[in-house]
Amino acid sequence: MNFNSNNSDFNKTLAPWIGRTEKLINIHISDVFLHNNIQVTKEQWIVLKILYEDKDNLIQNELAFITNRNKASLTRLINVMEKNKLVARIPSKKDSRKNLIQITETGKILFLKMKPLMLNTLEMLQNGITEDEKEVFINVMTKIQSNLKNHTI
Amino acid sequence: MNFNSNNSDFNKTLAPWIGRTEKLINIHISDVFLHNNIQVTKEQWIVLKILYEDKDNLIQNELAFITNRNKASLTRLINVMEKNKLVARIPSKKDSRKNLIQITETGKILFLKMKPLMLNTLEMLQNGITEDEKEVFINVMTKIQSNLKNHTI
DNA sequence: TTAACATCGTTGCATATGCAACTAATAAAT
DNA sequence: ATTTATTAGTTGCATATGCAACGATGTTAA
Repeated sequence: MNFNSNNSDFNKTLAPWIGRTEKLINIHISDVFLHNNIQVTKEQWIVLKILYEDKDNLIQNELAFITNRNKASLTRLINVMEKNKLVARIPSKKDSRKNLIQITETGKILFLKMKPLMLNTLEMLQNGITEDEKEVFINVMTKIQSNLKNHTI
Repeated sequence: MNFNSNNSDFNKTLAPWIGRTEKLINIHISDVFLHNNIQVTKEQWIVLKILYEDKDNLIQNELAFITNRNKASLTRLINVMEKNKLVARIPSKKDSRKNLIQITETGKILFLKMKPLMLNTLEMLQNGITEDEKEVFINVMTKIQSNLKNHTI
C-alpha cells in the first residue's frame, strides 16, 4: 500500500510503510537487472533461488505454496520460465498428475550471475541500520505475519 | 520478495521480510474486501483514499507520481475505475493535454464504507507491537527508502 | 514565426496474479 | 469393485504493471 501521505487516520499504521518500501525495492531490483542485461523478473528470480539453493524438483503446488502464489499464477510463471529455458517440467513417474520443476543449466548459470547483484543490492538497502534495529524490525515483521495467520475474517 | 527460507546468504537481509509480509497483507486485504462484497482492488482503494482525503482533481501524471506508478499503468487503472463510476476524467481547460481525476459520489460512498474496514485491518496487524518497536520499524523503513533514493546504479 | 523540444496521456506488447470452472488422475468410501 | 471425493495442473476472464513508441498539445529557441 502506498499512502503514507498527509495527516490522516492512517498515519500511525505500519502497513503503508511496508507497501511503499516494497514497491521502491522492486523498482530498484528491476533496474539492477535491466542495467545488467538480465531478462529475468523478480518473481522468476525467487523461483530460481528456491530451486538452486533450497530444493530442486519441487512439485508445482509446493512451489506455489512456498512462494505464496496461486497455483494458476505459478502455472503461468513456469510457462514463461520454461519458454526461456530456465526451468523444465518433469512429469512425475509416481503420480502422473504432478510435475517436478527442475532448474536447467541455463537457469543455474543465470542464477549465479544474478546472485552477487542481489546480495549487493540487499546489502546496500541496509546501510546505516544497526543490528539492534534489524532485530526489532524482524521481530515486528514476525508479529505482523503472526497476527495475519491467527486472524479469521 | 519471498524467499526467507533456509540457511543461505540471504538469511540476514531485511528485504525478503518486506516482500513476504507485504504479500500476506495484500492477500488479507483482498479477503476483507471480498467478504464485504466490495468490488475494489487495493490499488483502486489507494487512489480513492488520495482523492478523498488528500487532494481531489489531481492530474494523471501527479497521481502516477504519488502512487509510484508508471503513467501507462495509471491510465489503465483509471480506465477501470471510470468504468466502475468511481472516478471521472475532467479535461483541463488550461491545458488540453491534461486530465483532472475526480472522485465521484459513488466513489466517496464506497470509500467511506471501506475506511473502517481498512482501519480495523491495519490496527489488527499491529497487535502486540509496542510504540518503541513501531518507532524503530518506521525508522528502519525510512533508512531503506533513503538508501534507495541516494543510490545510483 | 517557424522549427525544435518537452509534456501528457494512450496503446501495443509483455509479464504477473487471482478466482472459478474444468480435465485428468489418484485416493477414499461404501 | 464401483462410486465418490480429493488433488494437480490448466484455461477463461479480469485486473495490475512496465517499457517503448506514438499523437496531440504546449513551450522554447532561433
